[in-house]
Amino acid sequence: MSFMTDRRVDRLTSVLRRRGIVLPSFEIYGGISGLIDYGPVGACIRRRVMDNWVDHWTSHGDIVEIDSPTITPEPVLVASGHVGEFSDLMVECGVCGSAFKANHLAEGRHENPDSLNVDEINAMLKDGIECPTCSESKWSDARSMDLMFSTRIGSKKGGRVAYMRPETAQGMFMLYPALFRHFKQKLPFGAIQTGKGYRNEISPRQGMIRLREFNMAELEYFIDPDEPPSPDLSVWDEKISLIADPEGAHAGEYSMTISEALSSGIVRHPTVAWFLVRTWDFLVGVGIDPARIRFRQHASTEMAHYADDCWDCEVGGEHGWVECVGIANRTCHDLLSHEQHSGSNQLRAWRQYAKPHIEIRDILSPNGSVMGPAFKGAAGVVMDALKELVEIPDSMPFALTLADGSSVEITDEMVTRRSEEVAVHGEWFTPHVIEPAFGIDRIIWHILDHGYTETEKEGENYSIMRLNQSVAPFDVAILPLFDKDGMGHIARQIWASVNSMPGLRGELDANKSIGRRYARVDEIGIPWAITVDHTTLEDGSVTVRRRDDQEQVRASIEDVLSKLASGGISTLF
RNA sequence: GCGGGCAUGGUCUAGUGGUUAUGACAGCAGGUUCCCAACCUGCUAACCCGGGUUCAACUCCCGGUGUCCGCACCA
Repeated sequence: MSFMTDRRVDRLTSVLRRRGIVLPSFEIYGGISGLIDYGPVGACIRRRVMDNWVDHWTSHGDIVEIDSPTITPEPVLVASGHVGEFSDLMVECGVCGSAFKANHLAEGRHENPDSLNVDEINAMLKDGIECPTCSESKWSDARSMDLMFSTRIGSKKGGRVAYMRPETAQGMFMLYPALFRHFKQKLPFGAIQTGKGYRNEISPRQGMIRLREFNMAELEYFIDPDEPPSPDLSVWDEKISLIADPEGAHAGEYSMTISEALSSGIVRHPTVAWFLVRTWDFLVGVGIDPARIRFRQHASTEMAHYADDCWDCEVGGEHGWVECVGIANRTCHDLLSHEQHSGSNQLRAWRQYAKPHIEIRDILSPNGSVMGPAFKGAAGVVMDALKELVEIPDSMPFALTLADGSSVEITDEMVTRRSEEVAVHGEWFTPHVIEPAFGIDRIIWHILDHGYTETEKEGENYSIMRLNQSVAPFDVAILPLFDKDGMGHIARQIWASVNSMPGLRGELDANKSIGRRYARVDEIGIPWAITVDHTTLEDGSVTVRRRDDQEQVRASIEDVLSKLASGGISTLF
């Protein structure tokens, strides 16, 4: 049995391997650290967690699902900041072992430390930079962090550099123009994407917690920062654990409702508050223990390069408190950066004023018959520059700066000064983005961790995986008490009926004693078991067994099937 | 990435320079039982990979990989 090792986490891991839930990848070739497989049972659980997640967000109505490539050309990740952030050179102190980013050490000694290459960094380190920790100066050679998997698109020589995406978020930003059109050019709206992300971790540990290839599920919610959506939070009356920014005005731990958290100023942004509580809803809905969920606000010093405000949702389990969801206000950082790097003008939204702003503008209207002959071919450029002119000079002539930086002299005869009344109906702006990013594998780990229950049964160790039906690998097990006298036949008919119901899956097990089969289905978390016995042959009734307390009731096959279909099976008890 | 421990059927493990390589549980077939891992019979199934030492290596040595513990890292 699996109760021989003395740590619960080892026994749980053993169950996961033995029952085909989560296993190390490529094991027959020795395995690769940081890569896992979901086996036949685990893949069902993963699929259902993903489906729950997609349904959770798309049910809002203003959030849609998209799907984009995992291979991402380099310029996208330059604009997002990943290439700069990820290409840092690391060095270690040979005396005390502390590790530093090389460009941080070089600050103050070089105008642009980020531009240094490996050799320059190494030379500079030998030149007497001291370790901030121990003040010695014996450095290891600098080496690149290389946290993204790089590849090439196209032939080796002519190909373009690309990386496996480190997050799915960039796909949503790339699709912003299409989303903006889809939503009739009105904020707020959101897009979700689930899929694989890749980080070439230096030293993955802790099984499913730090992976090199992992399942992500991210939502980008685009809002007008001047009118952030503020849903009514009063309908959530659960108390939520919060750990506020240790450097902020509210430093400390709290247990309060989300509306209290917002009104007290601990949560700073109404839309972020809403995502915190909706994240809480999701996690509880897939079976995470509410008592082991907490939200921790990032201190300004640990915020990601793009984030203006950030909360981690941490879940407690065998590996301590683990960040399972990051909720960040990314502001306009990504869209603005992509606009600058790509030159696209489609990454904005239109803010319609309630009333048009009437502006009286002094303008200089060009006098073509004078300017044409004066500037000849350049006349068009000059007139464009005149149109862009914001500060109208008081006196003539004046020097007008053109788009290319040169300037020309504008004389009184070339223009007519007049006042113009302009109705401005709105303005273009770059939307802000609130991003909840879910680590699905970490969440699945905690679902399994929280569900795994070790009990005793008649003096023997017994384990039950208490999964919510919404994430259980099968909804119901169908067990003929014996596979003879027609019981097996009836069981197979029930099995087929269950499997024909949308969204429902049954598992048939006719092997070995009934007690052993109950144990098997308890171990992988199947919430219900239907047993076909001798009485079934007489009156068409079966027993229904509830996993979590092993209670049993008797009901007709028709009744059980219809209650399974309607989701009301628990009303039998 | 550094230091240390570990690596034997599906799982947990015993053990040895020459063995038919333990045992338990799980699994399979049959019997038995007739609602909670019962019992009987039989069966399937393992020494992480690559070098070296040796007449002979699962065992000793070196390297790799994986895993665990500490340190570091984790945008």
